[in-house]
Amino acid sequence: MLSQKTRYTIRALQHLADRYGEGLVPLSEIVEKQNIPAKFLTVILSELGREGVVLAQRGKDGGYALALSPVDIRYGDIVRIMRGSLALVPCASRFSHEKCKNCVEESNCRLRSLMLQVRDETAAVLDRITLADPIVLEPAYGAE
Amino acid sequence: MLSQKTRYTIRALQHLADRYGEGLVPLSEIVEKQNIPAKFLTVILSELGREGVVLAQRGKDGGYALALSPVDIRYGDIVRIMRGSLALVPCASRFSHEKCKNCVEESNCRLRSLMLQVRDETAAVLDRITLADPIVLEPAYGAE
DNA sequence: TATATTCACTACCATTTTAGTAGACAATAG
DNA sequence: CTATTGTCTACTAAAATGGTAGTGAATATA
Repeated sequence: MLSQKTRYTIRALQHLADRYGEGLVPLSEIVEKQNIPAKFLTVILSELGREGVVLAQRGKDGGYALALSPVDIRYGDIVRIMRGSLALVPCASRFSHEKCKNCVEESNCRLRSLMLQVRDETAAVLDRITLADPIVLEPAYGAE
Repeated sequence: MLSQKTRYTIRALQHLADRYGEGLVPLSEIVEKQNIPAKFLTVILSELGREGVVLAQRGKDGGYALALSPVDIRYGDIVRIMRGSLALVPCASRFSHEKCKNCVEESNCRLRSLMLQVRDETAAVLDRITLADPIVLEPAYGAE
């Protein structure tokens, strides 16, 4: 599962992408429209600032904006920044590989081989789509 | 990420699948070959017993065996049993849908639409492969 | 320059989840 | 009747999660 923090991050960045080119967006607007706890969002946006994904300006009329064009921010990148990896097990990460603890020899681990496939399919989706891409909305669960 | 418990579960079931048709496999064998803490594995296997995935016999020469043919146990099923869902967010589960907390309206949530795509790709991999299928091993990380 | 506004950063905290362990009990074979 | 092997409930330590508090720093404007 993605953590709540990662979910907030993605929704906040989507919001900033929608406002891209329109100047600075204050925290309060994102908080209201995206239903994210204000203090927590400052933590998130500061972190994204340090990562170079958003830029911020303090003071009156300050706020946030994307530091890159939405077309240059892939969903996969966002997840990697927040979670470290797209993979479901540490040993199946292609960018930040780690040994799983208490596992069998890696070259002999079928779980790993399988999870590499899952990772690659996940990457195929998340690295193909950027914050600039329109996303076709699915109907809500339970809708006719 | 999959929890350590889920990883142990999958490796234990793979082990039992390899021994399918060869009678009962004692806990100690799985513990040794799969490098899983013994007590923890009893917890896991008991749970799988209650789920109807393995059957067990106590006493001398007792042990565990798959309750179903390996061909009838998909990796997706295992993950669903242990984790509840294949999805990366609660609202993107197809079998055990739940609302995400502090989210926007579901019919308007682009994160959800995207994560449904990821879930479906994940399911395409994990529900296609069963414990009976051979898995092509990937070379270990760092191998030439 | 004083003040209100807005973001930055560190530290802290409560709760939940995770990864086990302990220990008593039940079944079975010999 | 005793060794062996699984069952089950309860417990625990450590880590991760989801925040909040509070202080400080930059900026616009009156």
